Amino acid sequence: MEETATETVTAPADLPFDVFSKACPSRGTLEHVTGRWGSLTLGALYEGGFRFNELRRRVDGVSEKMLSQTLHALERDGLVHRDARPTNPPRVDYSLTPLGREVAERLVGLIHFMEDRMPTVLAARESYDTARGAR
Amino acid sequence: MEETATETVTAPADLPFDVFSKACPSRGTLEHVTGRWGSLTLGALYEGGFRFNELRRRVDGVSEKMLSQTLHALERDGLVHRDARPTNPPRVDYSLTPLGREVAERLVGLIHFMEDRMPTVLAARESYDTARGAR
DNA sequence: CTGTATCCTGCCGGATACTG
DNA sequence: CAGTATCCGGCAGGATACAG
Repeated sequence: MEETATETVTAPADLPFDVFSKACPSRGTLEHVTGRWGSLTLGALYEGGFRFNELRRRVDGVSEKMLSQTLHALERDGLVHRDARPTNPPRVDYSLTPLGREVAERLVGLIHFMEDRMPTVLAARESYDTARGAR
Repeated sequence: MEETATETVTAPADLPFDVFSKACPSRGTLEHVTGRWGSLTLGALYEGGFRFNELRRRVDGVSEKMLSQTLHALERDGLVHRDARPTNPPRVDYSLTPLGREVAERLVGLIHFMEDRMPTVLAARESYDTARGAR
């Protein structure tokens, strides 16, 4: 059932996908992954499985609509697995696919790095603002 | 502009910055970095220094306005260095700061990974679409 | 609880014109 | 070349209601 990423080492020579070209489908996927809610959703799911409303609470500020949309896009791209149980009340669990986990791992690394360097960023901003705002 | 949140929000660990809280300034910076044009701009600059219009050509599809905006945001966050020479004709070079380089490195890793796995993603999409669209 | 459907507004972002 | 200023259309995305 879990027909997952089978370690396809396809096309290491020439790059058929170039995200810098606006016509390339990889750009769309990159935007799903790095988008405003996509990155946070993947980051949250890296911590474990979540139900819909748990995810909503974890990703502070996301609306039902956008969370639903985001999850669908990520599921379609094969990054998120959706497990719906036909119980009453309904229960749906979201988790990462193996591919999704690899992506999320990189994302989480970036997120932690940014969080860690925020003091530097904030200092840069202040410096920038005083230099610009003063004249 | 977003205001600095002095309010301490629930952090999972002892980290002062939690991107999952909507009030945290780290979320704004993450969005600059991972945003539609931010990620591609940092990715391009990872290859070396660029002038404004070189960058415009490299990042296919970006408008003058958005490139300008993106560069300003990244410069303000201390990720991009802007070197303007008062020559005639004017020449402005953009490059990464050390911090920007570290961020871009992770971003480029993610981008390459996504490009590499696009066949898997495309297959997942097709599978998803046939399952959903067929009924 | 887990979502879709609908409406509506703000702002993202493209086009154009202008400046130095 | 390297930008800013302005206009404005489209759509991202929030609020609400409702369905299963």
